[in-house]
Amino acid sequence: MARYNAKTTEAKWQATWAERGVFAAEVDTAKPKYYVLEMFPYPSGRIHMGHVRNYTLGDVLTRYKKAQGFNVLHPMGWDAFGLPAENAAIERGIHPAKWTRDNIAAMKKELLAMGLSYDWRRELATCDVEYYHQQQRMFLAFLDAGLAYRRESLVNWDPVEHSVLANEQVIDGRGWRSGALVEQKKLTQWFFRITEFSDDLLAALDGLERWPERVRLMQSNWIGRSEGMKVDFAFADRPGALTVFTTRHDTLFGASFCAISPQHPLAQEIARTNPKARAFIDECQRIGTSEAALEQAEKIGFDTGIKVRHPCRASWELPVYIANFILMEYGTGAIFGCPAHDQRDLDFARKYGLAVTAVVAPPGQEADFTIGDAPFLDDGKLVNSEFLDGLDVAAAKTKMAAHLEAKGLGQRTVNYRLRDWGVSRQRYWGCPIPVIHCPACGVVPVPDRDLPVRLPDDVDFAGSGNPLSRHPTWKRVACPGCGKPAERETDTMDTFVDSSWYFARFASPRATQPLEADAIGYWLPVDQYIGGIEHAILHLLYSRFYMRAAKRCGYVDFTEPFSGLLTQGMVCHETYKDANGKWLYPEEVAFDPAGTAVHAASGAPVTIGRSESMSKSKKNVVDPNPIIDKYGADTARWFMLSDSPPERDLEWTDAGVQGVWRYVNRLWRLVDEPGAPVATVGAARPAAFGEPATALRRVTHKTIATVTKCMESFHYNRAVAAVHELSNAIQEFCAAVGPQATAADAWTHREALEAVALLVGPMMPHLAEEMWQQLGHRNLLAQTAWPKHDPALVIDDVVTIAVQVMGKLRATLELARDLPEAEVRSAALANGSVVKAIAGKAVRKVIVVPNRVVNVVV
RNA sequence: GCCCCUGUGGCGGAAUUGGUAGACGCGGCAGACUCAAAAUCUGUUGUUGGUAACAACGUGCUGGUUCGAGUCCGGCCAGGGGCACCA
Repeated sequence: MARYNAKTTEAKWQATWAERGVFAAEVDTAKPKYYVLEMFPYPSGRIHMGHVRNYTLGDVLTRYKKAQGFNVLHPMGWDAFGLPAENAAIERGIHPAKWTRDNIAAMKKELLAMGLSYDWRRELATCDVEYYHQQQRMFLAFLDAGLAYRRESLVNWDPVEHSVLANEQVIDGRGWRSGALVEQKKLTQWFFRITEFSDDLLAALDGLERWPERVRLMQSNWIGRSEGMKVDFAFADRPGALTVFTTRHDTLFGASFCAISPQHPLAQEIARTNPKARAFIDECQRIGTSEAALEQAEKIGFDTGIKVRHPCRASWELPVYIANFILMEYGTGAIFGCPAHDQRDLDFARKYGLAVTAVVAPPGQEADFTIGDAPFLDDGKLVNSEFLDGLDVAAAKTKMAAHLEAKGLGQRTVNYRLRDWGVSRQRYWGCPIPVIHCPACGVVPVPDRDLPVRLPDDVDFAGSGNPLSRHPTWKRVACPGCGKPAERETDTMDTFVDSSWYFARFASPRATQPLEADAIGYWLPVDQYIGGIEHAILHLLYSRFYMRAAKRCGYVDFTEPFSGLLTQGMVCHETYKDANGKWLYPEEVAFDPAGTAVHAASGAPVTIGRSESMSKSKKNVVDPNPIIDKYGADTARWFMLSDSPPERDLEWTDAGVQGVWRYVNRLWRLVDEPGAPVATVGAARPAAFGEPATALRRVTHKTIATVTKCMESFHYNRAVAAVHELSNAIQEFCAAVGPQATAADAWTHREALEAVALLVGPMMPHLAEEMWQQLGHRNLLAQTAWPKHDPALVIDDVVTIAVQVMGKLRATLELARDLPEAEVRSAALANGSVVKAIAGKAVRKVIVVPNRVVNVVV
C-alpha cells in the first residue's frame, strides 16, 4: 500500500503556489478585500509551537476567505529589534544585526515549510533601515503635534553594570547579571501622550464588536476611568496644602491619616533634611518599578511628623506618612486613608496604631457599627459624618463634593489609571530617536533630509551602559539649527513602537513615505488579527493609540487598527527538573517502561512539573521542526486545529500526532484507493438516488453546512470533527455499495470526496491539493470556490425527542419533524418506560419543547 | 496584591447558548489479517451494581433560581494570562 509522501507532496505544492503567485495580493477595487494578520514574531531563531498554532489559524482563515471570493492580504514580517539580540551580542560576541538576520533566515525557512499563504513580497523587518526611517519620520510628526514629549521618570538602575534594567532583568530586587541591589534612577525620557486619548480609547471599545469581551474588559480596566475628587488638606504648621485624589470623598470623616508616594515632591523635600526619611525612600525604591512588586510587597510607611488639617474640621490634624504602596503616577501621588472602608488603609492603620472610625454602616447597625478584621465596602448609611449622616454613599458623595467645591477645598475630577507611554530605551538595538540636543537650541528634530538616523555598525558591547552613548563619534553632530557642536539623542525607541504600525506598513511596504494613502484606504483596517492573549493589553492598546496619533498627523483616516481580534491560547507542556532543580528540555527526558521520567543521557531521576505555557526559561518547549520533517506540515497543522478551540490553551502531547498522521493517510486512501467507483469529473448529476446515496448526500451537505459555520466562528476543532464524520460516512457508504455501485452512487461518491478535499483545503492544504488532483482536476484547489450545501438535504424529517419525567430522561422517541404538540404529548405519555416512571401518579403538567424534549411533571 | 479567563471520562474536547452530557479524536481492551511485526479493518470503552433488561451516580466545591442547569445567580477552591523596560 503506497503511503502518502508528505515531504515531496508538500514541497511540490509549495513550489506551485509560489510559481503561480496564488497568494500575491494586489489592490483590486472590484473585489471585497479581507486583511488577515497574525502577530509577527520576534526572530528568536526557531519557530515554536505557539507560532505554528498562530500561523496555522491565520492560514486557515486566509484560504477560507479566498475560497469565499475575497481579495485577501496576508503578509508576514519580523519584530526584529529587542533585548535578546543585545544579550546575544554580550554573551556570544555576535553583532545584533547578524544574529537577527541569521535568525530571520532560519525562521523563514521553517515558515516556508509550513505551506503558509503569505504574500512574501511584502516581508519586512523592523530593523530594516527603510522601516525605521519611516518610523523616525512619524516620531517627528508626533513630536510636532505635541504627542511626543520629554519628562523625568524612574528606571531600574544596575549600579555595577551602569545600565538600565528591564523589569524582567530585576530578580528579587537585584540585577540579573551583576546581582547588585537595583537602584532607581531618574532620567529624562521620551513619552507618547497616550492619555490624550484616554476617553476615546475607552469609549471606542464598545464598537469593537469582533473583539473578545474579556480583552475589551481588560483594556477598559487598564484605562481605569474613575470619577472622584481632588481634595486639599491644609498643612498645620506651614503654608500650602496636600492635594489628594479620592473616589471615596463620602468617607472623608473616617480619615485617619494621609499618605504620599516616595516620589512625591514633599517626600523628596523631607528626605533632603531627614536621613531617616531618605533611608526609608531608598528602601522603598529597592522594590523596583513594577506595580506587581509594589503591590505584593509588605505595606510600610514612614511618619514624616508633618500634620495636615481635615478639610471639614480645621481642628482635626492628621499625620502624613510616606508609604510604599502609593504610586506617584496615579492621581496626585497622595491619598487620605480611611481604614474602615478600604482594606489597604485598614492594614496600614492596624500596623501603625491609627484610628479606625466607621462612617458607613450597614442597614440597621447605624447606632453601634464597628470594624473588625474586614473593612465595610458595601453601600449603607453614613454615620459619624456631621452633615452627611443618614445619607447613602452616592448621595453623600454628591453632597460632600458640593460642600468642598463651595468652600474651595476640592474639585470633582475624572482620573485615569492609564499613564503616558514611556518610549525611551537606553539600548542599542532599536530605532534611534531622531533628535539632536544642542546646548544653545535645546531639542532639535533631525531635519527630514538628514533622515534616517542610522544605527552605527561598529559598536562595542563589552563595556557597560548604552553602547550608542559610548560610541566615540556617532553622537557628535552639528546642530541643524545653529551649526554648533551638539549631540544626538542616544535613546532608542521601545520595540512596542515598531509593532504599533507594522500592520499598516504592510499595505505598501516599500513606499518612500511611511504610509501610502491608496493602499491604506483599500486594505486597512485589519479585518482579522490573530495572536496571543498575552498581548491583550499593551501591544493592542499602543496600536490603537498609534493609529489615533497617525490620524491626527494625517497619515490615516481611521482610528481602530483591528476590526476583528482572535486571541489564541498558549501552547503548554509539562516541565522537567533534574535533581539540582535545573530545567530540562523534553528531548533530554526519557521515560522508562514503568513510565518514570529519567534524564536521557545520565539516567538520573527527573521531577515532572505541571504543564505550563511553553517558555525558554523553563525549557518546556517542543521543536515543531522534527514533526514537520517526519510527518509533514499538514499533520502538525491538523493537530493544532483538532485538539482545542483556538482561544483555549492547548496541551501539546506527542501522542496524537501519530493519530493525525494515520488520518492523513486514511484521507489519501479515500481517493487513491477508493472502496467504490467514483464518477468522472463533470459527470451529469443523476435524476434519482438510492438509499445509501441519499444517506451519504445528507451527511455530505450537513458537513458542508457545519464546516462552513465553524470556519466563520473559528471553531476549527469542531470542523475537524465534522470532517471525520464525513470520511467515516464515505467508508460506510463504500462498504455498503461495493463495486456494484450504480452511476448515481458513483456520482454521490465523487460529490462526497470533493467535499472532503474542499473542506479540508484550508486546514491541510497540501493533502487537499493532492486529493483534488487525484480526483481528476487540473485547476488548483487553492483557487477553487468554497462548496455550498443544499438546504433540502440538511434538514431531517425525523427528529429524536427526549422524554423526561421530572427532568430525568426515561425514553427517546423518533417522530416526524414539527409534529403537532398534542400528538407529541400523547406519544410521550403512551411510552412504556414513561408510564412506568410516572408510576400511576397524577400528571400535573407536560412541557413540550418542539422537536427536542418533553418533560412530564408529576 | 489588583484586573481578566478557565475548570466536563484515563486524555484533548463536543453539547444547536436553559432542553437526550460525553459528538469527534487520542489512549486502552478484545478480535480479524500476518510466519511475525508494522500498517489496516471490526467491536468495545464515564463510574458503581447487575448475566441481562435496567437502575443509581456523574460537568472543580458549595448554596440558589427553574418543569429542566455543564450552561444562569451567590460564595469558595485550583490553574492560567497581564500588571506599563520580555516580546
